[in-house]
Amino acid sequence: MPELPEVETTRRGIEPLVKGRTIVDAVVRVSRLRWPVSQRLGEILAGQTILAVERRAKYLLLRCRGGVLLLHLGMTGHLRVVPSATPAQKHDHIDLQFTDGSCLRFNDSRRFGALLWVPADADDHPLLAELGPEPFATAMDGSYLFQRSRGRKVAVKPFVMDQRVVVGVGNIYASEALFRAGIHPAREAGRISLKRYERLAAAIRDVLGEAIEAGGTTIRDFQGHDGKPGYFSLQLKVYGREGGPCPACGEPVRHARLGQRSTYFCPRCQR
DNA sequence: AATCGCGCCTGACGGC
DNA sequence: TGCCGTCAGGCGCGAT
Repeated sequence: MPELPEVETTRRGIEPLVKGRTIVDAVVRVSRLRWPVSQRLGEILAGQTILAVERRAKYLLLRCRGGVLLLHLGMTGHLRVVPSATPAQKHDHIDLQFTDGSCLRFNDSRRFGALLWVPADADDHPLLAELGPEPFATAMDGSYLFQRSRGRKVAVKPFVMDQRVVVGVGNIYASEALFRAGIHPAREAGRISLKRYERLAAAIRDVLGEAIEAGGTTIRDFQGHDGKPGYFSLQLKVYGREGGPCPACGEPVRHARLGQRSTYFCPRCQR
C-alpha cells in the first residue's frame, strides 16, 4: 500500500528510465480510475518530453514542457517500464509509449489510483494546493505540529494522517511513528505537549527515512518498478503485530479501530 | 469549522 | 471443495 516511502521508491526507480523520453502515444485499456482517463490521452500527450520526475506528498509528477502529468498509486498501483510490445497483464490499465519503443505501464488492481494531465504548472492544482509540508522539510518540526494541533479534538493518529497537516504519513507509518514517540494513538491532538510533538516529528522523519532506505513496505500489494517488494515490513515494530511482544517492554501489542482504521500500539509504552 | 462515515475496488482469507 | 462475508485502505465528498 503505497505511502510516501513507496512512492519515493517508485520515483527513484523510474526516473532514470523515463527522464528525457518523449511520449509518442498512450494506450488506455481501462479508463475508470479514481477519475476517468481520456481515451484520447495519446493525442493529448504526444510530443511531450518528460523533463523531470518529482514527488509531492504521495503524488508523482512527470513534468513536461506543456504541463505536468499527475500520478497517484492509490492502494495498489505500481509502475513499470517495459518494451511497448510486452503483452499486457491483468490490471495493466495505461501505457505511456515513448519514441524509443519503451513504455511506462500503470497497473492498479483496485483502481484507487489516478492519472491526471494538468496543462500548466501543477503547483496550484486543487489536489496539491491544500497539502501540508513534506515530512523532511525543516518547517515540519515539533513546534509546527504543536501549533497546528492546538484546539483540535481529533485523535493524534488521524491528525498526523491528515495530508493538510503533514503529507505522506499513511496508516502503517502513523502507527509506527506514534510507537516510537511513545504517544497513544487515541490521545487528543490538542492535548499533547510541545516536547512530545518534538519526539513525534523526529519519529515521523526517522520512520519514513528508514522505510525509503529499505525500498518501502510491502504488506500484501506493493511492488517497486522492478516488481520487487519493499523490505521495511521486516522492521515494523507494531503494525500487523497484534498479540506479539512489544519490542521495548514485551507487553502484547494491541489492535484497535480508530476512525475506521486498523491501529496497532503498545498499551504500556504509549500514553 | 471540524469531524464523521461512506463509497470506490479487487483479492486474500477465514468460516462453514 | 466452494461459496460467501469480511477486511484491507487513500482519498474525496456529503452529512452532521
